[in-house]
Amino acid sequence: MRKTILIFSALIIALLILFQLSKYSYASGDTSNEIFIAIIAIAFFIIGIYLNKKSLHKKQLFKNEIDHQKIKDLGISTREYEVLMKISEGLSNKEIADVLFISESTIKTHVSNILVKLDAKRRTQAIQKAKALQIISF
Amino acid sequence: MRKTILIFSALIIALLILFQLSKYSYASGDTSNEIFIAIIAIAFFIIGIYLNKKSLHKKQLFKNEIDHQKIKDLGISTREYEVLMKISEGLSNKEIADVLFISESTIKTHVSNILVKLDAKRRTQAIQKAKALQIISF
DNA sequence: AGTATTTTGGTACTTTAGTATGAGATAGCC
DNA sequence: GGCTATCTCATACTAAAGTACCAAAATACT
Repeated sequence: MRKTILIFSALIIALLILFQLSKYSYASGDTSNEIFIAIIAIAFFIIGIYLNKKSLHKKQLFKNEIDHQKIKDLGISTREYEVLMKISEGLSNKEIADVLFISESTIKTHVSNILVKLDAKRRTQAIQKAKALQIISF
Repeated sequence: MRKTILIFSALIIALLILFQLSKYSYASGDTSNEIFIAIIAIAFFIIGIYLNKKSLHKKQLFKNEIDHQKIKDLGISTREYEVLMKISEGLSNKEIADVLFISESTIKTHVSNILVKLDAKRRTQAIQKAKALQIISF
């Protein structure tokens, strides 16, 4: 936001300077006028592309960001969220138990709780729902 | 963000108009030139934004587009691919059987073949791998 | 028309996933 | 200390998922 204001301010200043220059060149002779117009056109074209790319890039980042608030709202705990991510990576309960150094029984408990909180019947559906809710990234 | 850009654009236009008015008051000379330049600048600015948006949109589509060639390379048949998509939507074998109007046995056969072709041990891993290979979109 | 591939379906079996229930351990909060 | 939430683990069970092997159709290919 602050950056955008700065960029536009600089743009206005540049415009004013160019205006002054055009006045000088117009007084001396009007052969450089077409070149001047071309430069303005190209400059603004590039500025337009640059600004648009920046704004779209930011938008894109926002889209793929995970919604931590929603995780809290759903009552998903830290440990449950860890398990949820492992599920989305395609790991089995046993494998998740191994990487988290806890028993498979505990994983099953976590998975069951996750399924209830996400209103899913299967782990594959949990993956789908978690993605739709922007709780996990992909 | 977009609002800010619009506001500043309007500001620039207002500035240019003021410029013209001030020039009129000084001496009624040739003033249509500056207006012309301003219009060119704004026009190219808008064109720049428009073109950039188009190209980025296409890029985005390409990124999320499914790689049909890779599906063929992996030897995944049409029916198997249909099943794969249903799996990624979180459906069970029985549910997939119902929506495709075939028996659950057939679905199991398809799923087994998919797992072999994707080198996955579970359907969740198949989802993960299919995503990584850009075979399915999300 | 005849071969190749795909699609379909079955049985029998093993493995994994998920449910229900209970309960001990830990940590933060008032 | 007592309360609450989280994390942990277990048993016993049911339900799904997945494997292996087979085989009849429907399609595709040339």
